[in-house]
Amino acid sequence: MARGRADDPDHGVELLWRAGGREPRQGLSLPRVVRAAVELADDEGLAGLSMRKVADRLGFTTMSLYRHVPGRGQLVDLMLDEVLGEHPRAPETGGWRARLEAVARHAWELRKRHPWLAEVRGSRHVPGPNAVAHYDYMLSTLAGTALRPSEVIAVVGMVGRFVDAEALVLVETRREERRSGVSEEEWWGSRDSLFERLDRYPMLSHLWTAGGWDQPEDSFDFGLRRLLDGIEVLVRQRDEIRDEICTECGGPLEPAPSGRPRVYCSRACQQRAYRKRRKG
Amino acid sequence: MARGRADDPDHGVELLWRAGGREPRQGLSLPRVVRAAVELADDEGLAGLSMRKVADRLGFTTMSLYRHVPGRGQLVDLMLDEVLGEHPRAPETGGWRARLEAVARHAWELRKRHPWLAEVRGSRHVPGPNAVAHYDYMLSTLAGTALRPSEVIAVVGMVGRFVDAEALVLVETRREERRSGVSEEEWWGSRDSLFERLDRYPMLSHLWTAGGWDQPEDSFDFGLRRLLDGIEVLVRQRDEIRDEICTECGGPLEPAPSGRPRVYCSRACQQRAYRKRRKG
DNA sequence: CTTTGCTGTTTATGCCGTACACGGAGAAGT
DNA sequence: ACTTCTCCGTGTACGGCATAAACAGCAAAG
Repeated sequence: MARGRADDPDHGVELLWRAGGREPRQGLSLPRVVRAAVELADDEGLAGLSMRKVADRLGFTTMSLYRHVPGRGQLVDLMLDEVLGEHPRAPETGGWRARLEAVARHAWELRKRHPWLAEVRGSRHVPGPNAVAHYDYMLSTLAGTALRPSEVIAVVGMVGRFVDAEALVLVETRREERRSGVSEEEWWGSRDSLFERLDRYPMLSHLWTAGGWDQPEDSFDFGLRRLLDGIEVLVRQRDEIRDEICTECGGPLEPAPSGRPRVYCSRACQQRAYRKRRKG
Repeated sequence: MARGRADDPDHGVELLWRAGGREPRQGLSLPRVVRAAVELADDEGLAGLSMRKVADRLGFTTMSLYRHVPGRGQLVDLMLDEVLGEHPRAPETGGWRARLEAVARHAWELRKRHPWLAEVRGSRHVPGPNAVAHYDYMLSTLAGTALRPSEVIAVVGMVGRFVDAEALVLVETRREERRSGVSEEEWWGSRDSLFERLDRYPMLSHLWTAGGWDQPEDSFDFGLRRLLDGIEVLVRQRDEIRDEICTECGGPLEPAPSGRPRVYCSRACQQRAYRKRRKG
């Protein structure tokens, strides 16, 4: 009976997670197909990634690939995990902000090296070992904060989507510049018939004459700073709340109006903590 | 000689900006093609938008469309401007934050109505009147702040990319759910062969047992709040700087160590301002 | 010596965008 | 009235895509 492998995600899990098998001296093999596909996508983008061209690069026929990979979709999953292995491990030192920023910048570098990464779409990509390790590491940057679990997840997701969104506009402008031979600036500069009509828009005209487009902000740096600032607001907020919690019972604690800050919410908790200290 | 209209952006400008022409009683017309294309993309997504299917919807042959639209790319430009006309005008009242939030939420609603909006790629889409009006309005929400022109532009770009990124994951999960008939939750829940391997990842396991995935944050609400918080940090910072600028000459002004805050950087500026006041 | 399983190939189907040549109808020029 | 031109819709064709299905060569296992 037909295995229906192309529609079976569990087969994808197996391909992704099986330890690196033996590579035959000659002929095709899964790692070779994946590496060729990564090279091709690096050159031509995800849209330029076709089974034909991967096969051509390897010197085999198109259909030969299907002996090793269930289909194009799963091939992309495998490529993802392949390049995610390049992610450098950021240092464990520094506060959450420095570490989160470092991991975002690493992700940014990776997407410059493999522009197609940001073009991958879909919500059901089976993660491989490298993807999971990287995700776990991103989550761990926020381990020291008082953020709630769901908030840690949301923050990491948000940072990831930010990097992808920025990378996407970068890769698109680059590709169009390469394809057409005309730089973005030149192209928009040639749209006289468009600019003629923009005088009637007040804020646009104002910012234009004020030189807002002459020296634009670096989109990634600017955005990353705002993003981290926004996250920091939340982290500080949660830290304050943590400080307003009884060290012993975790219950609410009303802050002392002045002087030495309270740590216990009641004499009872204070006593319980004392007994624990003496015992252990 | 060939007109090469498909490659001529200026022809696109003309199509987008020309006032609504007469609609023939029968037969094709540009607005009819665009409307049919929007409907189709609403139903099937941008990937499902093909010239053949648009033509079928209208009861004409595929090639008939090319008499009115240069090609698929320009058709998408026209569709963009068509639906951007639906953008409601947020109220002019309230601070920059309320207005920017309102416009972001409107954009979010629009992307729920037309999910393909977030799927549009490319850096060289000629904007039509509706697109420009909307962009101008977004920029104007920050008019009251002390942000520099380039910062206003960067902030608006960032918010736009945020909304698109969030919309993109939403539309992708929805589409896969519809296509496969399996909900996202079910699908991931069935990946036992994957979850088996995730025990070795400390932060992942910790957040899992802590219930971080049981009640996830609303991705859009959470992200929008962080984003606005981050922008607010910058706005406050700039407002402080504005207060440290001479009202008369705009030059730097060292703040008074105590008492009534200075407004002029020197006696000379104070006197110039006085003379201006007296004159009229 | 046959059977089985793995690997690579060939052929074919059904999508896609769009270039190109054509046909008919109405307007404009003579 | 007759030609010419322009606009609009059609039919055919090309090259690209993913992949289903049948087939061929070879090696190990029975």
